[in-house]
Amino acid sequence: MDRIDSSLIALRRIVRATELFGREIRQATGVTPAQFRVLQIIAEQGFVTAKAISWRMQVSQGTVTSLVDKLVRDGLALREKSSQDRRQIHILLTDAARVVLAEAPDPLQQRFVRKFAAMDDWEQALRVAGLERVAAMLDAEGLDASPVLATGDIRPPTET
Amino acid sequence: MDRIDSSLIALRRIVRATELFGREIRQATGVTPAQFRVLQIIAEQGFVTAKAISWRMQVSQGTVTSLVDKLVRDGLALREKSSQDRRQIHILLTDAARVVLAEAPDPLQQRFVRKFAAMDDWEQALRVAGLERVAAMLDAEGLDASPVLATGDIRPPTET
DNA sequence: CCGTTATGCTTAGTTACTCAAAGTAAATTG
DNA sequence: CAATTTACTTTGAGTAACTAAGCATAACGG
Repeated sequence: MDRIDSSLIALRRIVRATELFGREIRQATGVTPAQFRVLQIIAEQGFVTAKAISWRMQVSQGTVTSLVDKLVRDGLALREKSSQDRRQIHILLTDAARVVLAEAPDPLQQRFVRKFAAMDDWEQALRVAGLERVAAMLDAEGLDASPVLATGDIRPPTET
Repeated sequence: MDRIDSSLIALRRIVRATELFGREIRQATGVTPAQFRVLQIIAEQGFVTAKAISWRMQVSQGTVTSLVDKLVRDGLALREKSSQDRRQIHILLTDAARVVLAEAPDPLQQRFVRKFAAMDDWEQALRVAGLERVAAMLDAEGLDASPVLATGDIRPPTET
């Protein structure tokens, strides 16, 4: 087993962990990972438009509509027409959603943060540099990710 | 922006890269990532049973059946009854599938391997150690991943 | 040898995520 | 005001995954 294999395996484990995390979320909260992402995005901003969600998640508007439909059906989100621009619909959280978010303390991310915080200063610096190097090796550049370790959530290159 | 944020973002980029890779596969080969994984697994062993695939992919047998259905429909795989155990069905690749595999040279993994190979010896060692450390921080232990950097493909703990 | 149990796979039904295209309503612009 | 753009929803369709139920074959125990 050479180093290339070892590093590929480690990468697989990292990716796999995020997938398993999706299942944890579902079990713990009854909400699917995609829906959970939507809740996180709404929570970040208080209220958002469907457009903003679709942009953040890099997903079509139709998809967002159906995700939000389910959240509304389950009493986790509300739609409210904007009074400024009546084409827009503000999506906001219910108290139930806040409970869901509070009770699903992002186990994967917290696990990581906890262990990271426990590291010595020099090791933290080393890990950050290492991860950034690897990310640069893999990714297609230009990604501006937010510090949320949840499947799929990513911020596209800022333009507009 | 502190180190925790930086490292979470780097992790997100790593995970995101594997997701985007799935889309690349689809575009380049006309085969979905899940189907592609199945092809890879068959290719590794020459022929496999549905059970083996479901075990490797950590997915139910029903799911494997439907994935294989699609591969057969598209002329990429064949089913053949085992003569030893006639309950078993061996799944094998067609020549068309070999073309697909050959023409989809696993861009993400290759990209990584190329850059990894270009590193100095000391950096390779450093990266492996770093990735393994991070993987250990994230994952729920006991995973025995194979060195294939494709979404979802993982080998469960060897027992049997 | 025969019935029971276990195994391997398929079928059917459900839920979810995703997209593209078409539709509706509201704002903006010329 | 008409035309265009923007914001969102609807519709129709594909993929993926699960569970439960069914069928055929194998293996075992008397």
